Amino acid sequence: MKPIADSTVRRLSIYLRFLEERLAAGDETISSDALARLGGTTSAQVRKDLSFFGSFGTRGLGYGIADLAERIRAILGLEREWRVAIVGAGKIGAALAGYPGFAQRGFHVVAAFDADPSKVGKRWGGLVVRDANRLAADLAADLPDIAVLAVPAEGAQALVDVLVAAGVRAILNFAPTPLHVPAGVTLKSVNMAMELETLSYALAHAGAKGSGAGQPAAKSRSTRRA
Amino acid sequence: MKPIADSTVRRLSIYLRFLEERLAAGDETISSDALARLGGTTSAQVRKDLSFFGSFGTRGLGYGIADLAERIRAILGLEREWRVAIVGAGKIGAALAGYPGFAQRGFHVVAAFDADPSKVGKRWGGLVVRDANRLAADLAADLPDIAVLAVPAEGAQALVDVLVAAGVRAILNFAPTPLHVPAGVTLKSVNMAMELETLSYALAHAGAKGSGAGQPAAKSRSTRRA
DNA sequence: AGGTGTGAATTATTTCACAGCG
DNA sequence: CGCTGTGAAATAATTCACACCT
Repeated sequence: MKPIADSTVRRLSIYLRFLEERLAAGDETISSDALARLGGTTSAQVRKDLSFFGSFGTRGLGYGIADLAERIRAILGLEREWRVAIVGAGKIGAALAGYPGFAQRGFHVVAAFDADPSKVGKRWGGLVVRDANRLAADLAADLPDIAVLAVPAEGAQALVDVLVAAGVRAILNFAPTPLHVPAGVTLKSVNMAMELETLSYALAHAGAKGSGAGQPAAKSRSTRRA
Repeated sequence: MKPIADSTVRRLSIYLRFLEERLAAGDETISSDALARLGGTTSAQVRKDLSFFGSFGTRGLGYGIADLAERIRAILGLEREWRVAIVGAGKIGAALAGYPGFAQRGFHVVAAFDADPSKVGKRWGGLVVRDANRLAADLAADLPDIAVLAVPAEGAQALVDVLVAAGVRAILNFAPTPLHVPAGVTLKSVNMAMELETLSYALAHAGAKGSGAGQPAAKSRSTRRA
């Protein structure tokens, strides 16, 4: 596999969600058009996305839902469980640890760390918050596949460096700062303040937008994702 | 202003964060190259992004930090306060309500709602969680600029419809489902499970080209959103 | 020299449109 | 027929490269 766009992978994730939904509803097959409508894209986009990985449909019929879901799960690497460590046991870390969407998809939270002594030792469901000072040692003993970083911006890069040195290959970052990782490590960042700022931008520029030019409705304002 | 890409707006948000940091550090000016390095892009990208809105720099010198920050704040609509209502008082809603990054940028949480009677009436810092059944009425009495939706996927679209009918023009969605809004309403979705799935994809395909690059955040591996 | 602003070139992503198969 | 799979065309986003200012 060589050059799959990030946007394509994100859409596969959306398709999978809908396939599971339709499967639960008892449907057997689905067309690219139906899938597109559910996911907020176009049928051509759906077919193109899938075509990067193979031919999973039947002409004239559509896609077998169970089969396609299985294929996408394989593509996304969701057939196995991934072990996740959460670094930062504040509110965001706690919310993530309890997020049902993670467990549903096979992401298993196996450890939590925090530098704040008042948080260390607290129980979180089945696990105990550990001291972030021990991060390197604990990771060495038991390396997770993925680390979720939910700490303030200030110490974030230093923690990333520790994670990377320990051998973590994938990091999901919630700290509001750009971070740097070496090649071979995948970093994905989510910044909620930035999302709000794009809304602020849209609100501030409302009205200047599509009035005059009669914008194509499909394109207009809504950003769908999932 | 017509056709500014979403990616450009997101980067402005990043630049702003660094400008404020450098300003606090006492710097007066900064070059597109330095800003790019901090933000994980290229200098050409920085200049291009800014050029959509005007010429803010001085040739041979760079950008005045205070001035550029002010310009970007104006572009993003951050000169005023935005009133935010949080719908869904679960862990994610609570984490968002307390997120310092929101208040820092002028996003003021003015109300919280939940349908669960056991949550209604709880105090959250200064505010009290209200009954989601009264959402329409309460919004009619006091309309926020932005709604943050932190509820399960199931009821999400119905709530969006209520929000839109009440006149909310911008929604930040954390429910793991695509939502539809009419033209004129801006919807932005964040899906944390999906972010983890792109990491899963990267891990599953590690070794093949495209797993590691890390540094030019905008490009190869790391996606900055924050 | 040093660094911005920007058209032109390049690269990435989406959409079209249609051949081909069940 | 209906609907997939996919090259080719169209758009969008990024990078180049250089004229031009200080």
